[in-house]
Amino acid sequence: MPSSPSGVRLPQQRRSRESLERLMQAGEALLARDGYDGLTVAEVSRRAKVSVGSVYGRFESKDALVHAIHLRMLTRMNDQPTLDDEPDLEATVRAGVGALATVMHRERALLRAFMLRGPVDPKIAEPGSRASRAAAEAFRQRVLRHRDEISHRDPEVAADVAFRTVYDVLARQVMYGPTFESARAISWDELVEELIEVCLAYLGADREFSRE
Amino acid sequence: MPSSPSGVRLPQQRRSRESLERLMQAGEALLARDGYDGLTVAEVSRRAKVSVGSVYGRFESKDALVHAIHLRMLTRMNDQPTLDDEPDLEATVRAGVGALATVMHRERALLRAFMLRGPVDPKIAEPGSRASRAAAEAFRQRVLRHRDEISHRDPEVAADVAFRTVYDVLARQVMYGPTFESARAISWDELVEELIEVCLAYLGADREFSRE
Amino acid sequence: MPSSPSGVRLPQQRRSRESLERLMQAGEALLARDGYDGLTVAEVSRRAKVSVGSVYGRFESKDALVHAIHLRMLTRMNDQPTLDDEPDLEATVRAGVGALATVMHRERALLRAFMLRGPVDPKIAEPGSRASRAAAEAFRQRVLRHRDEISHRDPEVAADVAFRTVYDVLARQVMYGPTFESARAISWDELVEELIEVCLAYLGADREFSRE
Amino acid sequence: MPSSPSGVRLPQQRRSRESLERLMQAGEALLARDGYDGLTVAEVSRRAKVSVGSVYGRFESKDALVHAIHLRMLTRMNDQPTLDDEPDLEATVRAGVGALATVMHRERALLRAFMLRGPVDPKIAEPGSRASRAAAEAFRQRVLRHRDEISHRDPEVAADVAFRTVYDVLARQVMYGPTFESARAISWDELVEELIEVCLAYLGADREFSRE
DNA sequence: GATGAATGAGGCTTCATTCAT
DNA sequence: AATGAATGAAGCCTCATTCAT
Repeated sequence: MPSSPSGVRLPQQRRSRESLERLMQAGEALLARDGYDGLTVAEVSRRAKVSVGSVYGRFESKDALVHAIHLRMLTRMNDQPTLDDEPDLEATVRAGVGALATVMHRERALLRAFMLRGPVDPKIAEPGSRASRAAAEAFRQRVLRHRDEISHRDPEVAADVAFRTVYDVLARQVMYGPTFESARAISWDELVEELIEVCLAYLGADREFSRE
Repeated sequence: MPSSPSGVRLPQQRRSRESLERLMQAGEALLARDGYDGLTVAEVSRRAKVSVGSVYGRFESKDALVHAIHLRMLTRMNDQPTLDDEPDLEATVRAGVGALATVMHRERALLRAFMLRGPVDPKIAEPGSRASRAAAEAFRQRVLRHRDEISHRDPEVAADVAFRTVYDVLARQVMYGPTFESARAISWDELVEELIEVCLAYLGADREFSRE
Repeated sequence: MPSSPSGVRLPQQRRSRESLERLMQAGEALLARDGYDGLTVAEVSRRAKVSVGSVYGRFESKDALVHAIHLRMLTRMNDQPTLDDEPDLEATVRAGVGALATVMHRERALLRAFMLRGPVDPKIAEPGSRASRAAAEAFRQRVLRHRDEISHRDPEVAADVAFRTVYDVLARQVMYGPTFESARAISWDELVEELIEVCLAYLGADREFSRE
Repeated sequence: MPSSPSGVRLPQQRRSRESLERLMQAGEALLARDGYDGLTVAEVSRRAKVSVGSVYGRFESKDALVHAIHLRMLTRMNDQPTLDDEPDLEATVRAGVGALATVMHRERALLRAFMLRGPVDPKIAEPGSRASRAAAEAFRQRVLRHRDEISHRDPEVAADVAFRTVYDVLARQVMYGPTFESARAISWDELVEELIEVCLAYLGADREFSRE
């Protein structure tokens, strides 16, 4: 009866793996549509066509299921080819922001549920934070390879704030949609483009030529 | 029994007004400390020394109470002297960001609860959004008065994105604290300062002199 | 909202007191008939004609209800006139054993449930033990007033063992009935009479005359 | 599938016998430590390294397993050399009480679980009672061989009550430990000695010489 | 036969809302 | 109007037993 510290019991047999998969799918669907409170064990069990008891055969608790879905999402989000080294700051920022945006957009429905749950459940907040910090660190390092293009007084701070800015704006979009804080509609892609602009301007790249 | 569309029944007597005030205070305290799920009608009634029945005499439902508290917070946040016209873009941005930051910081505990609730409850999201949009519009207008200092290709877009950036980063801090997305600690004031920097750089102010 | 450390919320109003009484009665009936496991909150609520929620309005938990019933039973058992001083050892033993037997017999149905629950629930065991120890001490003191009639080498030990013997045999009868350990039927009264005999003989009273 | 009325399916193969043995051991350990409610089929199966399905291959139900363990314990308790005839009443009582005490003390952990279960489950109570009655009868017969030493008005009753007394006091110790009904600590051996004393005094042996 | 995943009835508890006083 | 007791739907979880492999 293998029981990992994460509260998930790993299945041995094919049928098991399939119903485990159905459970996680059903859980994801409910989380994406109705958020944490919308995921009830009874409803997951119904949708996955798996008895309540079986849910508890797989997961120690409702929260263990939620955490498992969370970790799987984080894994998916991390599961992308490492970026090549980029020739200059602009390319670096463009690649970094683009990658982050793509991933967050893809997972936006689930991400939303977890971002709302994080402040209540440390078991959600912690790995989420860790993943984000790792991304922040990676971004910082790549950006600082072009330190000579940065005119900000403190490049370390600038790289950090630049990442936060991008992350926070995208996260906010994910949670509240595009017209919450401002009535002016802005598409996801457009926003991403502007965030790149924001970063570059802030970091201090000399890009007069690209303006008009 | 008079019942406004907002779900609040307006009190006539002094005693009534006082107990309504106590209810809102108690509700605020609970929301600030424990979030939406931590506010139970029983606990509010206990703290406010008002019977459960009377809570329902004042408010149609638990949510009506929460909405009333929300509106009051929004009112408080809006209740600040209109900014004078500022001489240049930097002063404008500085004043705008500063004002927003001050207000959000002051109300951070409550704000957090409502920001987490908004995505679930449209009755929270809508007035919150409206207030934010008003702030966005005000910021835009003030900034665009110095349109000549803006080098961004599309000043309208730039002003909007600048506002979003500031708002979203601050909102995220309020919700998750300073070290969620990046391990590097950054103080609120420092962050505000950098956000001003971000805006100015992005809008395109020619501020080479202030850098080194 | 008064909540005593015992987990009972004391009622203020008449209707409340009545339904609290119905709850305890229903609980007693279930405990007496079906033991601890037979008392379910749903069934108590049904019998007492009180909603499930109301049960929890009175008692913190199912166990708090059980503990309240227990304490009430202990109180009832203790609620008897203090014995007068008796002229000799025989009268003392007779009075003490008789009183204990009467009370245990009266409460036998409930007592049985609690005796079976004690080893599992310290909150039952502790007050039960305390009550029994008090009875033991009282018996000991009364008996030792006639120390000169005791021929046992150590009267303190003898008084203690005498009490245990009476208590344990009666308790066993209460729990298992009269024909568990021996097939020979023996009535409660007969048994009590013999227990008195046992005590007197063991303590060492010189009672040859009463034999044949 | 052969199924005896006792609910046990007798194993044919060696491997089967071994796993059945492991089941009973595991069950005993759980009963001894956690009582009836602490024995879950899942836990027994885990400890015995036998699948849940196989448990049901051997036993009709959880209770059938418990009953089998019970019967085995009773067998073990009975599995002692018949006592020789003793020369006098004192020796007889001493031998009888001693033997009973030894056996009960040896099995005290399991005995406790079954004694708590008996009042709920007749399938436990009945064989337990039968065993006890047999012991009572044996004790009675041996004691009555020394009827001339008994001064009690009715030796049959006296022998019966003496046995009950010993059995009940020891049983109570097994179930609740030495300090439940009286705060005065008394060791098992000391208690046994006193019980012998109690019996002899009650039966009426003329033992003045042994007192002081 | 053996395995262990699957089943689902049944237990406890919470809390927004209603209602008798 | 005010009080707070009463209501009951709904949620989580356990575990004896069954069943597909």
